[in-house]
Parts: sequence; C-alpha cells; structure tokens
Amino acid sequence: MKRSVFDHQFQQQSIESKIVVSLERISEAFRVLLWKESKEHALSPIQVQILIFCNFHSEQLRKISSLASEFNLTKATVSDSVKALEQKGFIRKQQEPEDTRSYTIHLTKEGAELAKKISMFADHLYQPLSTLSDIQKQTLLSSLLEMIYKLQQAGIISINRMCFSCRYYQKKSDKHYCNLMNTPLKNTELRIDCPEHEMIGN
Amino acid sequence: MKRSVFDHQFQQQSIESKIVVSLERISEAFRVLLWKESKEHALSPIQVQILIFCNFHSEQLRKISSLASEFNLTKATVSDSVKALEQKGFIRKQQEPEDTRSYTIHLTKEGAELAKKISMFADHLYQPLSTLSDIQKQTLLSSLLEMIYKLQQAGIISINRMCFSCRYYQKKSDKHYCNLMNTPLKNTELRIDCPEHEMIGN
DNA sequence: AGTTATAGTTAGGAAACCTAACTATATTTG
DNA sequence: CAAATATAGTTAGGTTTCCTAACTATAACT
Repeated sequence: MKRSVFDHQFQQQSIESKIVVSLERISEAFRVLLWKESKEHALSPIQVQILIFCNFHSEQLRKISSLASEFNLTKATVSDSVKALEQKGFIRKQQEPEDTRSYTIHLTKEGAELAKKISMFADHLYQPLSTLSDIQKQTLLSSLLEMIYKLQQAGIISINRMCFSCRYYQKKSDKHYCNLMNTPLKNTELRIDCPEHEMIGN
Repeated sequence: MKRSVFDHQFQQQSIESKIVVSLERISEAFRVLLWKESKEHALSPIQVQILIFCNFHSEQLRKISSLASEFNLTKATVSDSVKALEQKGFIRKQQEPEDTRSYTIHLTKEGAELAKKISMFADHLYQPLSTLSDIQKQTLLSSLLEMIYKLQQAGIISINRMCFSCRYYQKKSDKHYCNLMNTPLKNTELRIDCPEHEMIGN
C-alpha cells in the first residue's frame, strides 16, 4: 500500500516525505508573499510576476507565448493580464517588423520603477537563509537544482534556463563546464536562470 | 543599492538568491501539480487541499477557522469551499455539543477514498529526491526546517506544527529533545507536522 | 497557391479570493 | 447577572484568475 507524504506515520519513517511537506510549506509562503505584494500595489499576482519577469529578461522572452509557458498558464490568461498592465500604463506593446503577429513587452518608466519595488517581495525568503552555513547553502542549492531539472524532465515545469538543460553545458569527468564561457563551473556557479541559456537539442 | 533575487547579476554573486529562485521554481511545480490534480477530479485546488488536510488531521484542526489559518485564507473563502464539498457529498458537518457555533468536518466514505487518491499529487516531488545522498537529504531537510521556522516567526506562514515551535521541544546542549516522548531527537527525527504539537506559550 | 502552424485576442464561465455586514453562540466583566 | 465583547461561521457582492473554444491575422511549409 502506497502512502502519501501527508501521512504522519509515513513521515516518521521517511525523510523524503518530510522534505516534500517542507517544500509545500515554503510554497505556501511564496503564495502568501506574492498575494500580499499584489494587494499593496493594486495588482494581481500574475501581473506582479509579469512585471518582475519582464524587468529581468531579454526581448525574446518578453512575449505572450514565453510568459505563458514560463508561468504554465494559457496564452489567453496572460493576454488578459498584459492588457490590464497596458491599461494601467506600466507596459507598452512593441511590434517588431520581423513578425507582425507578435510583439515585445516593454516596461514604461513607471512600470520599471514599480517592478524594482515589487521584485523585493521574495526578500522574506532570502533572510532566513542568512543563518545557514556555507556548506548547508551549497548542499541546499545543488539539491534544489537537481530537483528542478528532474521536474522539468518530467514535464511538470515547462521552462527553465538552468545549466543542466543548456546546450553549452557539459559534464567533464564529474565537473561542470560551460562551453560558451569556456570555463569550469563550481557547484555554486551553476546558474538557475542564465541569460545566455540555449535549450538542449534545438 | 539593494538588489532583487531575480536580478541575474546579483544571482551570479549570491548563492542565497539562487536558492530563493530555485524555491520559487519548486513552488511553481506545486501550483501546477495541485491544479492538475484538481481538474482531474472536478475539484478546485483549495477543495483538494481541504480534503487532504482533513484526512490527515485531528478533529480540533478540522474546523473552518483552523483551515483558514492553515491555508492563510479568510474564513469566508474556506466556508465557500467547504459548502461545495458538502454538496458534492465528500464531507459532512458535525455539530459538537460543547460549542454549537462551530462544527467539525468529517469525510464521508467517498470523501475518504477521494482524499487517498488525490493525496498522491505531491509524489512527483518525492521521486526527484531519490537520487540524493542521505547526507544531502539530511542537510536539505534541516535547512528547510530552519527556514520554515523563521518564516513562521516572521508571521508569513501563520500555522505550523513543527518541533521548533512546540512546548515539548527543548534544546539540550545542542541536541534536540522531546519532553512529551521523553526522547532525544536526531535531526531527521524532527517533525514538520506532528499530531501531538502544542504551540509554545499557550 | 493552398494548407498548416503560430501569435495573440475575445467571449463566456467556474472558481478563488477578498471585504463588509450579518447571525448566533460564548465569554468576560462591571 | 446583565451588558459588552469576542468568536464561529455565513452571506452578498465584487474583482481577478484561469480555463476552453472559437476567432483573426500573419508566417511558413509543400
């Protein structure tokens, strides 16, 4: 009989189920923080995410389709929110001559200012990390990276821009190597959202 | 100038910001999995959470107010969802003689069966952990526990039933100790959702 | 040139959330 | 003990989230 990670008896035997439950609690924290930040600025959670994302990512990614797969939503949902942001004057749509079906999202001056403010919402997660030792942090990070990679391979998270899924990444005798920068990468240098990322096998 | 964890340059310097971004990705995975599971059973995400929670927690916690603070929602929101679950025949409200204002939620036979099924939704998070070493898992867990405790202290997550916030917990010369069971606790024995939990200072 | 794929929008609907105002019981306290 | 206050839950009304399905318009095959 298979057991759920939420089963107390199972939790007492299994460290894995404790980890999953912990991660679930932290997800809850994200949800709460995002919601709170949204309300404070009269935005919706998804609008907050879009503003932050657009503030930190390149033109190619600042399109309806990219945003949709980034946040695992439909294009219709994203389209609505983008329209709302446009009406509020935080973004502007810019047609490109190459493909007139699509457009790139640009933050207006007000949008960029707002984005800077709201992107601090995750700070509350940042502070609790300060008391962990360096080794703890390193182990924590590599474990999380491994998890994320597997979640992406399993098709649960659609998009990522981490080294493991990048065409420039190579494992050389158990060491990480980036073929774009031509340098070895320490565990802590592995990126989770690399601007130069190119998906493997494209 | 303070920087956001979503800032790429900042990420390259700071391991903490990478961890936060990773956690954010994992939260996304939870959101997606919960949504998917909901749709498959014609439930809403919050209904799924309520069913699972009620399946694994004691009577005192199976009340509107508890659920509301557990999930950081208002009572109104929870009340609505519980009503829906009742109409679908998965739960039943049971008045207690001690306090007739309130009632306890009981799963019906169908509700319990459904709860068992849907509580496996987190399994996709469980499997990616299998390749981690024991030491990695232990470090991961204690880091997460520490984070959660601080998030609760900071008032971001309202409720938890972990050892650190329990009146029976004691730190004896840097070792963990449970005064209810009268036993020392290894790092891996620390609980994240203990049925015997009693909030400190009550 | 005609089919097919892709980018984004619109419309309609269920549900997730909230706030505010409400009922009904419990508890406190003057 | 009666009056004031607190607590448990509901209802009403609103905005936003998200979906699916049908649509327009452009781009890219064949």
